[in-house]
Amino acid sequence: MMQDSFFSPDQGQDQAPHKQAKIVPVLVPLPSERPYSYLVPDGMSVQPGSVVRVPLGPRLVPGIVVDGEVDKVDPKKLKSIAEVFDCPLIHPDIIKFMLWAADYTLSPPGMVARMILRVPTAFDPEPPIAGLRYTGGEPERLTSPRARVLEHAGNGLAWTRTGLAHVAGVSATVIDGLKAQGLFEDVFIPAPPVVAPPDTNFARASLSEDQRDAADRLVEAVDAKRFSVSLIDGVTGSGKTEVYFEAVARALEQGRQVLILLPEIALTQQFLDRFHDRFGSKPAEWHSDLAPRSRERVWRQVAEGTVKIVAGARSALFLPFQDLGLIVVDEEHDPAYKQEDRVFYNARDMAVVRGHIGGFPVVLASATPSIESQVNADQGRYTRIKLYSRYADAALPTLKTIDMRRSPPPPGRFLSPALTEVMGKTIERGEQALLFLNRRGYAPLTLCRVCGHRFQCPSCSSWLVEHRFRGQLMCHQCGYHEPVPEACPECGTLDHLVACGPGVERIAEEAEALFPKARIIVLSSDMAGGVKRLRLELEAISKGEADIVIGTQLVAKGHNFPNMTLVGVVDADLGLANGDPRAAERTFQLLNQVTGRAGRTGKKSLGLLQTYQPDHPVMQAIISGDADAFYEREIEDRERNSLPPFGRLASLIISGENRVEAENHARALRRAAPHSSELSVMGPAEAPLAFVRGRYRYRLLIHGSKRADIQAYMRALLERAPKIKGNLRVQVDIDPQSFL
DNA sequence: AGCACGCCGACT
DNA sequence: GTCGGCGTGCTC
Repeated sequence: MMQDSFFSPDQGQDQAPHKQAKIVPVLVPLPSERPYSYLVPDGMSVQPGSVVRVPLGPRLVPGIVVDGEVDKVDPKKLKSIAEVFDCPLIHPDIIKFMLWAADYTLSPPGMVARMILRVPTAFDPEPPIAGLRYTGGEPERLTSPRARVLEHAGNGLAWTRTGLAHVAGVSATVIDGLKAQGLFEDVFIPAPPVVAPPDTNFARASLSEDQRDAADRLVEAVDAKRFSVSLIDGVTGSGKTEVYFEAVARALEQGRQVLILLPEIALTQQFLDRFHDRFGSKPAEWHSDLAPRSRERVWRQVAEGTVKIVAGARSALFLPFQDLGLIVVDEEHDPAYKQEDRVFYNARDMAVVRGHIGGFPVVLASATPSIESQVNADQGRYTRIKLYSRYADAALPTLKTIDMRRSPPPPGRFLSPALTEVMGKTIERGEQALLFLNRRGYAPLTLCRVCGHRFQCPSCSSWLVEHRFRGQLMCHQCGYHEPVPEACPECGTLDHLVACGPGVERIAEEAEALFPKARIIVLSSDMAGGVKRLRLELEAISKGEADIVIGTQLVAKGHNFPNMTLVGVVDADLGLANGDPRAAERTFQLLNQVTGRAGRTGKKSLGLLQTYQPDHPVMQAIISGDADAFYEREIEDRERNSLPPFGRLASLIISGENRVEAENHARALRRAAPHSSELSVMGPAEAPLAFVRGRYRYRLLIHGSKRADIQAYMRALLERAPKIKGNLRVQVDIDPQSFL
């Protein structure tokens, strides 16, 4: 009984003239494998889940009190907890989840705790606002400003001084005068909720039969109040959102909290509007772009249980819910659910685990499910719910390939006449066309016509991409850039540099030449003005303020353009050629999503794919609308090659300050790798080099069949090569279901 | 992950 | 002579 770490102040019946000092384990935001031990001062009461402030080195940091044994630490080192925050306890399920996630991702638990605690000042209650309330009585002289004040405040509700002055159209001194006469009293207005509570009956959706069945099954899952995973698989526009909203409504009716996960870019005004249309209020938002103030309030109110519904990016998974009853993962196949820094995790898989720990249902939704989820559904671990028809007036666009060998663009151009002809007609009708090309900049390769010199990045050897708008040659791997030179650095010839291949800027140039009167918008992630500007541009397009939109993959997600009746994919083959085992799957998902941007209004719409391989299974699956054969093939392929979810378990991400250092680390890692017939580590030469957050890194693959093997292997590796420890991360790349 | 301590180059 | 670069090492 004593060894368990539930500590509270002595309740009198405690014996002890010299009672033992209480020590508790506290997880602090630090990459340590174990919690640190802290003294609990007299009179302080903490228990597992308490959020505390503790001294750590020279600073004070937040921490979470956890369960379990404390380490034996040199008593001289022990410090006392500085403060217990006036904050609800972190739910035991979340602590369990945190420890599970740390173990699964092979990250220090403190780093997972850090993700939960990454809200600097939300741990104390939001201070109430000073306000005034009318207490009755008449002013000495009822002037017209005074009358106007009483008109507003007469009902006895609390007002802020400035707020009341503003609505009454008087200066604040008028209110001071009335207060001096004793007509107002000071009150404290509690901090307002960050969002209004949802009304599950606000606008019950009218669903098709198909949708009704699907919704009923999800509602059943919610009613069962136990863990389950449902995979809703339905074509773009089949109304998946309306269907899972019914499950959301039921969980809310049960009084429980709900989390809807979305890929960051899909968290648009449009999603929030749809939610509002159904529930009469907005969900609380959670994403990296959130203002710090709102962030704190959302965190706090989620912890208090007052916020019932959160729509958030992957990090919302680590919010301190009190009574979570449902998670929906929309666009579950989206690679943006993978976090690839600090703690490496896939939010979709973690959501499944969170549901398992919390004993509640998880809903995965996608028009193009991941192979992993398909296999889980095939094998009966997930329930598959299929939506076949497109909803209401939304018709699927007609999809066709343009065979670039038979209908080639003019020399030096990239748009086939077969595409530009339709573009012209579309614009003439006053409708919008979208050109999709997943390549930023003007041209992916620049070379000298005279000597053949190719511009290459000095630090990572990938081609430099010309950005004509900025006048720079840029490396998309590492961020290196230089001005576009006038002369070839190799042979010195002037004005003979030639751009090879298209990027969105070059396509925009071509479209401008073809349609000089059209209003053209280029959208790519490197656009000046950042996410805010991007959101504004997307809104503008929805309102019809552009004729032609040219964009990289960020146009594929989340946003619906009601007047978009043509989608042209400039290079549908792009992405099929690289060595990524998921290339076909990704291309299929991306093309599906981008062509789905057309035809949301019932107008006749068209998707055209420029390709040199019209017979490729991906193209066939897209234009026939029949994905089953494609999935079957991909699943067989995965199984044959022992790829996830059948085989390969993990990638090691090894990094360094520069390319040479990253390479050295990778080699050291390989040397240290224990011999094992079950497992092998790829060498740096076979691995792609990437530049992320200021560091170069290789992704090395470990092949194997059992997770326990991987873990033992990793531990052995780290013991043998302690020097590389800080540069090594593991991405576990398999569905968690088999480990639950 | 922070942050301090600590030891070598260009400046008020 | 100091300010400041970031290398190393520690935090209950």
